[in-house]
Amino acid sequence: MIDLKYLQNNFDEASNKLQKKGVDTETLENLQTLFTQLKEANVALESAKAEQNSMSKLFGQYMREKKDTTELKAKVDANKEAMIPLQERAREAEEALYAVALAMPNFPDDSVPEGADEDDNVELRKVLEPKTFDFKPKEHWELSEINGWIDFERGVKLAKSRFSVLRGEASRLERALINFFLDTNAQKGFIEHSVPFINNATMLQGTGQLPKFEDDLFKIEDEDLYLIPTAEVPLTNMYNDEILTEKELPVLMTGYTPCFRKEAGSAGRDTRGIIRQHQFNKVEMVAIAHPDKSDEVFDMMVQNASDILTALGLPHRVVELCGGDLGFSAATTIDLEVWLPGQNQYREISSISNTRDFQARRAKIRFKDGKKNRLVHTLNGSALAVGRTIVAIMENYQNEDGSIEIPEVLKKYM
RNA sequence: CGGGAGAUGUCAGAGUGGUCGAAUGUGCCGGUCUUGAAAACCGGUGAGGGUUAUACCUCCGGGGGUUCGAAUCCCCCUCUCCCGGCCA
Repeated sequence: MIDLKYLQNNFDEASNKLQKKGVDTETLENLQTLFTQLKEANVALESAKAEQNSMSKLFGQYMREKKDTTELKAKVDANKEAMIPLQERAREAEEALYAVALAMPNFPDDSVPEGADEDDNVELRKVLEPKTFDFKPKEHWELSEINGWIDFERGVKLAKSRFSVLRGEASRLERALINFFLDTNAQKGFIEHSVPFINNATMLQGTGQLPKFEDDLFKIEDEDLYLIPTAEVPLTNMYNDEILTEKELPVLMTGYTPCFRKEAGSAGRDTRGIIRQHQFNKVEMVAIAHPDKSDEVFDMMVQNASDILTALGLPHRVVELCGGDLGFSAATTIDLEVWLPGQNQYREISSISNTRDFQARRAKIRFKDGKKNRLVHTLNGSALAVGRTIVAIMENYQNEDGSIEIPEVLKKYM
């Protein structure tokens, strides 16, 4: 959630920032009004409560002194009656405010480039040259057919469309990649975690998936539980409603989980192959950082993900997202896009974001800064998406006959 | 899933209708003493909102109720522990 006090005191500045994310001034003015209304409603209610409390105290005193309470009782009853509409008003004001505030995206950093969509993203650098093939490289689903790696039909039979089954070497490759990623992250100081794949609504709200993106989630029937769309949710919320000590920071976590997404709204996109599935595996990095040091942590995370791709010999580029392409919770995001020779294009394989204090405010994650509590910064990033790495290895390591080499660093894992 | 017990501050643990945001111990921070440390002694020490700062409001697992007044009484839920069932 954005800082409503900041919005109130620096409205024009805040409005300019959010324009990058496509939020119009009117919506923000509404939010500001709702905030003011809540404060007014609370002031009225609280002073009525204060009066009620002091009269109740007096009541106790009268009882002890055996004084007559009839008159006081009448006053206190009247005040109680008068409080009912004030309570109602405050409750409504709060509800109205949070309905809007929780749906408001994070402020992008000032450094984020202007732009409407992914075409306006800025390429920062390329790492490794794509190798040239002396034959026409195939797409991964063609290679899958030759090698019997991915069973699309039976995945659909078992669940529904956009589910698949990995078989034999492909499944072993997946397992090897997960281990390779976790080990590499651990070497950089990320502590491995094995977390629940189902989280409750409070946690999903903490990281920003709820209430706005409920349609993208698989919900457990009759329970307050959802399949996680990313390990960012359980890992970040490890510290939900907690106060850390300064010396605990930064907390660096990594974990492997499957991720479940309804992919609502992406009908017709990437229907072929395993680029976009309802269930996919991912190894995630999450950092809980001191607000003054989150930029360093961010750079380290980007570098780590890039190094993993380099170690696998996968050409990729580093891209800074423009305002219009930034996710809901992110203040700044860098994507790593891996080269896919079969598709002849770069495709996202990792996305690393600094959400600043946006998630921390929602999830109430703070640390002791001297005497005061201060919101931490939370960061997350893939290192890496497993399914897409398999695709990248298939396409980059293919031979003319359709056979696939295994990258050197993975051999000890297989 | 069935039976029993419980949920209070860092932790342990009092508190069963008002003077309780909460005894006491412990931990932590600061001080005195000491060459230094320990011990002893003194002081401080939960969170959120609000205020220039005070006032003031809220929080004793969560939600609702009774009452002028609830940590304390009533109802529902969640969680934890013990016993049994089932089970990787």
